[in-house]
Amino acid sequence: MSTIVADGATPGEPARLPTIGAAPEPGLRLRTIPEATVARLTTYLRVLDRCALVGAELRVDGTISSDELAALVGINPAKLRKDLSYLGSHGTRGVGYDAAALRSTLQQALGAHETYPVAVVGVGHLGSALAAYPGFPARGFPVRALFDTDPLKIGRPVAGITVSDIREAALVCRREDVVIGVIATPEPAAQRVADVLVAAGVRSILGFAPGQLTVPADVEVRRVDLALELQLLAFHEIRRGDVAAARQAVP
Amino acid sequence: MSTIVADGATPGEPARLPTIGAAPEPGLRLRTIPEATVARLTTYLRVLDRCALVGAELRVDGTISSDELAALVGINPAKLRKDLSYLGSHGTRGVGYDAAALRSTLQQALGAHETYPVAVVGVGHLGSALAAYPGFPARGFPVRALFDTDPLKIGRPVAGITVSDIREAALVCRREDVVIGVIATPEPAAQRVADVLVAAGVRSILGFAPGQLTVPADVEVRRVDLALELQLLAFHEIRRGDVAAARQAVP
DNA sequence: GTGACTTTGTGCCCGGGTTCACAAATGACT
DNA sequence: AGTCATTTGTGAACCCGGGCACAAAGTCAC
Ligand SMILES: NC(=O)c1ccc[n+]([C@@H]2O[C@H](COP(=O)([O-])OP(=O)(O)OC[C@H]3O[C@@H](n4cnc5c(N)ncnc54)[C@H](O)[C@@H]3O)[C@@H](O)[C@H]2O)c1
Ligand SMILES: NC(=O)c1ccc[n+]([C@@H]2O[C@H](COP(=O)([O-])OP(=O)(O)OC[C@H]3O[C@@H](n4cnc5c(N)ncnc54)[C@H](O)[C@@H]3O)[C@@H](O)[C@H]2O)c1
Repeated sequence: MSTIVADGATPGEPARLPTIGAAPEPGLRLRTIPEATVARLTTYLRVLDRCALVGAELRVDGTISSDELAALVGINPAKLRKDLSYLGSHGTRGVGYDAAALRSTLQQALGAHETYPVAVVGVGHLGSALAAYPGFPARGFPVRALFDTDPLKIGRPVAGITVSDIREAALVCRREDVVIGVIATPEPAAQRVADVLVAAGVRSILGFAPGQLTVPADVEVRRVDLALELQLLAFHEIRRGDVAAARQAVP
Repeated sequence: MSTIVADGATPGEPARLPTIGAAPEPGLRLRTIPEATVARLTTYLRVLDRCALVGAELRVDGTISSDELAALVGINPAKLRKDLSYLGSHGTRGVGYDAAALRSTLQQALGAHETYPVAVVGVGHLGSALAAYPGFPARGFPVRALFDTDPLKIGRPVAGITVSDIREAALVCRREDVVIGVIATPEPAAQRVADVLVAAGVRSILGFAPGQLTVPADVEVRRVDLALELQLLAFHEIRRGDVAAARQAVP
């Protein structure tokens, strides 16, 4: 089985959602939407959701122009139109987009009408916070299973969900239709947990532990490295200092 | 005052660490390191740290080749060399890099020898987890201040730090030399908190609340949007399903 | 010292993402 | 009906990061 290593890249990954398998298979042509575009599409949908909820911010006839929507999400209007064009033409020239129709299109394209059951492994500080976060189920990601190895935690309820033994992962994941696995264990356990999740049929993993994860090629891994985020901010801080020093040195 | 909007981009941001100010200022030439490179540099440093700690995995003469280091971090050797070349030439052709010297160079370049005091605003589920995370101080990011508006939390210790009233942010941040602010409040409060942090002199912000933040141009904002990460995984799941369906439909 | 081997540093190309700018389409107004 | 203002959709140029491949440079063996 060929394996890939989850690249530790948080920003600037080239990934363009290639056909999952190896060869591009000449016969079937799935439209390939850049990952950056997918990310923005979700923000468009969120803004439209909020508009629909509040009722404000869109015209009486229920349309919204690319300029208006772009301003709301803080983005270039041309980029927005190009993003939307990946889904086909759904706007009316001279008018704009029908907000309700656009919302529906985005929901369809992003699969926002479905739910994706999530399992969180490692019910520590971070795992508990994730389990209790209401924003996940609100967006279609209900946490349906919690796993740990700590006997003191197994069997106890956290955020309304009983913590299961990690050894029952395969059983519980299949029973709860878990589609996405979140790894919130200490780093040394992360690889083992990933293996367990993969064996349980989970093919999408979100990892919080630093370090690499090696998984089969058909498993998608995303990593969130908070210490790295701070490091990048710190680097900016240094640069800023350098700039200030240089400014002062060369008047 | 010119303001910028923190782009909601998690992946694929073009950001190339431009000179912070407006004009590139012809006189002073700061070497511009791509953000993606900075991110990888930190992982190189981590791996070197671990090697130095364990003592293993590097040769007896204390050198390591780009191929070896690249394999350890799971990355293309050429990319690694190019990354390192941004810091100047520090390797010896025919031999490799002196591990200790490289580590020192990376520490210097990334400012890893300094500490960057952090303040966390919003001591809820997520904020408490962040405050208790030992990985932050271990990497030079001690959490020195916690802020909240909840009277039940103010004055109480969390992870050894007494929670302060957000109204004392300016005072406490200056006293504790806070350089980085982390926003872990509900979304509606995020913008106000950002304003408070900026007023307190914080110019680097890590935000967990969805939605945009508007800040002055000299303030650096990074956003972590966990729901977006799940959404991107879900999109892959859809694509996978589509591929499978298409495969089945076109035999 | 010389030759063979190893490894770095980097020029070059490629593919993807962002942006501009404009033609096409549509509705409103006369 | 015709004209004009408005807005979409997209071709094309530009920029940036990734990866290949090779010359330069240095080491080691003899
Ligand atoms: N807490 C944070 O704010 C934070 C920030 C950045 C990164 N992280 C990363 O997130 C991960 C979790 O952090 P945390 O602070 O929640 O840690 P934690 O120590 O509070 O919790 C870890 C949990 O994982 C469980 N666990 C250990 N091995 C396991 C295994 N093999 N299978 C299942 N469960 C197992 C432990 O019993 C514990 O409940 C770590 O890798 C950490 O580096 C956390
Ligand atoms: N918990 C998670 O796993 C998770 C996941 C993704 C995103 N987030 C985001 O992180 C943020 C925090 O999430 P949480 O689960 O910790 O929320 P929470 O409700 O548990 O905690 C929020 C805390 O912020 C405090 N607060 C409210 N207004 C404030 C203000 N103006 N100034 C200072 N403090 C204030 C509250 O008193 C509370 O203690 C939210 O924006 C949420 O969307 C959280």
